[in-house]
Amino acid sequence: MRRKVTLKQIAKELDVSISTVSKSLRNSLEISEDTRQKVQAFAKLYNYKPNNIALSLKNKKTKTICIIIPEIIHHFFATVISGVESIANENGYNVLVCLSDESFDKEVINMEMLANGSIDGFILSLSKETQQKKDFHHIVEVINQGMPVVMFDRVTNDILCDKVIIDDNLSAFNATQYLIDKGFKRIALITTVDYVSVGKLRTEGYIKALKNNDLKVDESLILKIEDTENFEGSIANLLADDTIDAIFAVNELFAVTAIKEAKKLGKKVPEDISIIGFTDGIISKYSSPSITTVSQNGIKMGGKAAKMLIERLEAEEEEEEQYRTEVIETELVERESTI
Amino acid sequence: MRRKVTLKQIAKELDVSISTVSKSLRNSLEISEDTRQKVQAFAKLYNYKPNNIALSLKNKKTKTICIIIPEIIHHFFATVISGVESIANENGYNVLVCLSDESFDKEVINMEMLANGSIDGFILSLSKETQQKKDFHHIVEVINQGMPVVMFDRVTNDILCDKVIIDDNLSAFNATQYLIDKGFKRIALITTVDYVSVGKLRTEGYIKALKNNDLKVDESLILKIEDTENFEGSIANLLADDTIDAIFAVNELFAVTAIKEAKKLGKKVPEDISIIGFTDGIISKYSSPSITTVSQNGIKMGGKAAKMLIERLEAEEEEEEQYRTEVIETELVERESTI
DNA sequence: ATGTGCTTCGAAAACGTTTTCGTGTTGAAA
DNA sequence: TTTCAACACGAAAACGTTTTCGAAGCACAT
Repeated sequence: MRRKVTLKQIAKELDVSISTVSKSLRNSLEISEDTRQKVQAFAKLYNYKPNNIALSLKNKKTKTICIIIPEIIHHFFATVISGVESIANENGYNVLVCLSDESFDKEVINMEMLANGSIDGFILSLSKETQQKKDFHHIVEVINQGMPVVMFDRVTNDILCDKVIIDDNLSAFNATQYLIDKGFKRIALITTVDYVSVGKLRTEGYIKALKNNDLKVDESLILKIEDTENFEGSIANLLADDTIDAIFAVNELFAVTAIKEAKKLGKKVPEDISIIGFTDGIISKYSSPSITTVSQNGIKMGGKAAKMLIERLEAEEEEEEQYRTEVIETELVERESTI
Repeated sequence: MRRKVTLKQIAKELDVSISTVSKSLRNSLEISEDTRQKVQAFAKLYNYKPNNIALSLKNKKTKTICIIIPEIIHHFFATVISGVESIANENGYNVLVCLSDESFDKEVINMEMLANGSIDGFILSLSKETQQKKDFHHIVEVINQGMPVVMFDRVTNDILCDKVIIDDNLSAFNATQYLIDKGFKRIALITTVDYVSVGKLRTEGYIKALKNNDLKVDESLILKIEDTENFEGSIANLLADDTIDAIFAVNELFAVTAIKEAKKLGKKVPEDISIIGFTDGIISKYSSPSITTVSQNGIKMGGKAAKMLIERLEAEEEEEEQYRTEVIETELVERESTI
């Protein structure tokens, strides 16, 4: 076993000073051709690599960014990580992944643990619990320390920072409009409870589309699902209403469950009922029928977030405090679950 | 904006030495009750937190482990990360996630970048390209430097280190036996090319089961899919053989595609043909019919890997070089795709 | 007055870098 | 011979900790 070699050891071995070794390796002109070559050869032989931690301490930069997400199992978040990773790597950054498990406490602990020099900046999507509590002190604190934060997807207006989002409202509006254009009149909505920011926005988009087309907003067609709930039953109940001819679901899971329950009730998708989902994940693609859905490009979103964070990190010392909010385009992917 | 406060600043402010501040905060008995309280109060007021990088440099420990996986989009790998994260957090470790994108070069770069003090140890699953090249010098080098490595799922016998795997051979054997027990005689196999270690093992398990039951191994029933290939057509071709009454697929994607192609050919699943997959991911659960599958518990796998790594990290300086290989139990989850 | 022991604190080293500044040596110009 | 660059290198500080060791101050016993 060969332990990592340091500048000091090389210096000792070659009987020169540490400074000389360091300068030689960095091709400083101060050092004679001779010693430079000697040092470089020796360093190469012993596979010298500078210690990153020492560099971080000296430079006060770790070249590491942290992304905090509620759940990694969700395909969407996995794609976001993928996007972040790719852009981060291109720019020489590493990515630390932390999971909040939708818990406020874990989010706080993670941020506090890492805000002490371990990383250069955060990319984060709020946990459900944090959104519910509306307590953002941990984030504000980090920002006040001068550490840049970029929020994505689940964001809040209560915090001033860079953000990357999709236009949930507009996307939901478009999806609903798509159904209306197909001639459907009794369009149901399966959504989350209102404290989930994106759920609320999508609900509003749905309502807006109905109103825009002079369709009545029938509360009995709107199903708001609590997170802890076992929702198959609720969806089955909703579907008992035979007048429903289309459904807009605010996520994949609701959409695919709606299909399953519809089948159980003997309804054919899309012949008897059309369904549109949200988030173009694996489920939508491989379910049968495959699901027409609003695609939010997680890779693009993560990439954008990473780029914004890195730009801020490398800007010449907090010049402008102009925070931006980038909106990533969504797209309606037509598949088999709609006529 | 309040920058982070350091020991030095506190010392200056209170007109004591840095040592005194440090000791006070660590409740050293050397310090009088008086000064201790004074320092602690001041530190609390200014929200002092020790700088992690400085600590890492001093302790030669970063309390960070790195997991390198081929793809984060794969549900299985996401669950493994989740398992790693949970155990790591419990033990005060952070998790750096690196993606190799199935590329040998990225795997090498990632390892070399981080082996210089940035992390304490690696958890990794080989990229396809690495498996194909059989070039493991980067891993051997890291191990020789004294940095512990735990491999999982895609492992190799060419490297001596701790490993966490499932018994791919046995699991495939059991899945095939399950089909045989149901009375199927013409069981097809959809697998990967042989250099993917787990694919090869699963293929062997399938063959073993057939032989064990005196069934002929018909090469025309074995479809080996190259990674780059657009495989829908190949699977459709295979399914043209009407004598096939069951299929064992070595992953979810192959299984769900088989179902789709079977449907296209007018075959009903499971009435006309039974299908078993591998890996209990989202697809298997939400496809219709849902897919009977061999479940490999990624969370357990990741947790075990993390535990092994941390144990080695915290063992009193490389005492025993006894490397272990842990086998995680698999389970056959019966769903709708088999009779 | 001297020695002993305890309390309380500070100086300094150490972790591994980079960089600024100083200094000794050389050779050539004056 | 003196002077002055140019060259080649080393010492030391800095990043923020922890920890070892030494020492000052004091009370008390001899």
